[in-house]
Amino acid sequence: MDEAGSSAGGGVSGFRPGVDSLDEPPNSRIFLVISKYTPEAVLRERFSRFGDIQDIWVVRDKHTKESKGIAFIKFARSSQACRAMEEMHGQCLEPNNTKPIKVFIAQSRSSGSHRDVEDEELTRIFVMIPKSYTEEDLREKFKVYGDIEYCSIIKNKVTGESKGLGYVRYLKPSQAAQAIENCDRSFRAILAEPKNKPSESSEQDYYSNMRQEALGHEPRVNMFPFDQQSEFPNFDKNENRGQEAISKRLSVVSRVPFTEEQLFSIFDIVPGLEYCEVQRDPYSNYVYLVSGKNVGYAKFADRMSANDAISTLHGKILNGVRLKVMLADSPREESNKRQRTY
DNA sequence: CGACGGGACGC
DNA sequence: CGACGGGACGC
Repeated sequence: MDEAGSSAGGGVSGFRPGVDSLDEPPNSRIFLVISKYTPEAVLRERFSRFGDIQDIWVVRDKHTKESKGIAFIKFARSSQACRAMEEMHGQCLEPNNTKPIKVFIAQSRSSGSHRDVEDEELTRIFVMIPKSYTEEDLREKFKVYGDIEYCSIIKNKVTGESKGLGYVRYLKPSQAAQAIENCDRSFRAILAEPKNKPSESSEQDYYSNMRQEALGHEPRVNMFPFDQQSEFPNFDKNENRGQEAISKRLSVVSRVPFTEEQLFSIFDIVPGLEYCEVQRDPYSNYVYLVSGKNVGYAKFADRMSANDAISTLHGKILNGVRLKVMLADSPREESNKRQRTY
């Protein structure tokens, strides 16, 4: 990993080029939580298929040389690192080891932060476009790089005219990375800053507070809440600020009724599940009928886990029929279906 | 003379 | 819970 470091000259305040190049290009390094007994050779064997590995580093205790069960792998490209994360998070590396590994995009070394980088920060790109572009034009240009959740264009609020700037949200980090890597340079595509950006300097407190709110609240004992009919049909919109929020909720549709317990038992195998719920018929144990369908919801900690659940469970048989598992609250779901004629 | 560089979201 | 080595440096 030296080809990138030499030219940049290290403009950032007081950091040696060798250190900065660890994260060049941005988001090309992954952080892994693994078994203390997994050797580097196994990592190389399992991760080389995602791209050009520039460095593998198993972190060890300085004195005892024992692995601390964490590792970093540096890829040449961000899209390679993202694909490795998407494919390998939650997998087991060795047959005799039952603990699934964790894989995240590594925080840049100069950031000093150790919070997990979330999909929200990795799936939306910011582009410069001709003023004549509509959202549909933008979608057409960028759909070749992956599944688009939505497109938006910044417009003058009074005249409605485009300011020549747009956003594209993809379903997966690797898709946003591929768009940035491969789209025409005139788009000047970069990752978009999250909308409600923390002040970035004293971020430690901010994020730990957010995590408390997201995870805290005790283990969701209301896993099977039998008193929620009152809220029907307004499923709690907890964190859906319009279409800007990233969907972490899945909808599950079946021709045949299923219980919340059944829903939980099949979704529980996917790491990151926060809770399941069904829209319940107050007088039976089975789900409420909505437009002739039986509907449940499963909420995940992040989009990566939600995507895992889709690929693992969509089409799986429950009570003798195939389940349809898709993102819930996705405003694009309808038009997506229209465009793909099947 | 003659064409580069810029860039942030209605809570 | 789970976060940062090694190597060697041209002005």
